[in-house]
Amino acid sequence: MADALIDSLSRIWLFDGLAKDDLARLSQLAITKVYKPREAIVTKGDPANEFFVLLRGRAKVTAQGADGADTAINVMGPGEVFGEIGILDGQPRSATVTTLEECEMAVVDKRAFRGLLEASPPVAIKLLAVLAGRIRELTIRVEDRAFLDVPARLAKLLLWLASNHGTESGARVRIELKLSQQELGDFIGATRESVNKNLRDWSRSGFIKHERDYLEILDLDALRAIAERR
Amino acid sequence: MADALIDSLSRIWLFDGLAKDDLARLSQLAITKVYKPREAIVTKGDPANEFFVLLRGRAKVTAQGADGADTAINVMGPGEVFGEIGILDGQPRSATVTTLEECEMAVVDKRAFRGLLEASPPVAIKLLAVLAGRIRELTIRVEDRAFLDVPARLAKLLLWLASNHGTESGARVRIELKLSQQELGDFIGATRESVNKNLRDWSRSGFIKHERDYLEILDLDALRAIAERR
DNA sequence: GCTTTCCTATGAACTGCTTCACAGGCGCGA
DNA sequence: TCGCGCCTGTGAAGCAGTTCATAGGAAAGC
Repeated sequence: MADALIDSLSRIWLFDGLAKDDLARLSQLAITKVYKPREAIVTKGDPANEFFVLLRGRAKVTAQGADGADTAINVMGPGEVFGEIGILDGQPRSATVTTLEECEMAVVDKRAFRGLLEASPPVAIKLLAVLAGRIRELTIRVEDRAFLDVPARLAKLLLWLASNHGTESGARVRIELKLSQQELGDFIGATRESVNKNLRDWSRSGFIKHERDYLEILDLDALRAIAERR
Repeated sequence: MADALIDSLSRIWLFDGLAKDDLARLSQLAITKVYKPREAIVTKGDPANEFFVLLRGRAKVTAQGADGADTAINVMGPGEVFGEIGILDGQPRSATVTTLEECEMAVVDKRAFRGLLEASPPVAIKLLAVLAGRIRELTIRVEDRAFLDVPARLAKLLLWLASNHGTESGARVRIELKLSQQELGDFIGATRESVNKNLRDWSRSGFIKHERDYLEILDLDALRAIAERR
């Protein structure tokens, strides 16, 4: 149903200023696809031929090193876009994107996307702002790796996950995380064991409550204090 | 002399496709400024009102943490541009830029720059590619912090400096570095002492030769091996 | 149902890097 | 030309976090 797609796309901030006609044209060039949980959408090193709009579900961005170890870069939710880097500079994909749960995407062909950018300065300018935001986040990430110790980085990650992908229920924030402790470690550059140790400590202190498939933050301020420290 | 500025700007890749007229208009909106060595051009946190084109000299990009410690992000040379992030997303400057030597810059006002982006899709698209490149570099930097130990990161930094800011003289590459060991450490997230120790070791092994104000790489392959390791 | 595999859990041993402490040299301003 | 600040140089000690080893439980495949 193309109309549903137009509707979805119109709600994406990137396409906000777009005229009805342009939107219709774009939606004809895009196809929607549903991906299973834990499915790789794009893989680092592959040629970059599509641009993606995440319509439903969550996905993580990672970049694996030589020996198979991962660094995680981001967790994206509905409304976010990805795949633009490789298209913009013509290089292979700079990172791998994997679904965390079932996801629905709008997939736009490389040429259609470039055409859109050329035809619509507002979209190009908005995309510039999106990239600027990515650069800011990455810069902070580099800083954090330098300045913060593992507990601080982990606390910061949990707070970020809470505010971006968590659901508030009273004073507590619940993170329905589909991320293993290993994956949390990948985000902050720490081992599985270190993550485990800190989560355990914080559980004992009553700051958080974590079960196999979710994590609740009971004391936001305590975590904030840890994240700020040093 | 406006003509000289037009000439300079036309050689900047970002403005490559620009028509003669547009270039002339841009050069009227820009002013050139000369900065002394070690002068701060923009400071993290300040409002972002200008966009810069580095015409001559080298400058470093840093982001200082709470306690005054620095993380270094990049060293830029002639032809590179900066200051776009804050202008694109309207946020304060995301990093500090400091000259390493005397620098000449073309300074473009925020509004003029935004006007240029709106009027000229090719420039916007090229700027997108520039930002894509920045994202790639930052991603790699985050990875390196996670996977590589200090010697590997330092070796990689030296190789990067050599290829981007070094001068070949026979088999050796000379880096006329205006960077202290402390600043090298800031780049790779290591202490001054660690940098010193590794440089000393490599000097003894004959991989490099370093004096107060320059550094020569004698054995590129040896450094490459160290950078690749782990 | 049973087995394999992945994830969590936990502690002991190890270590790369930092922190600390101290020295000496170069350059620049008074 | 003297002194002070900034940079390099070097070793000892401490520690945060990794590596290694080992176990148990949950989920998933056969």
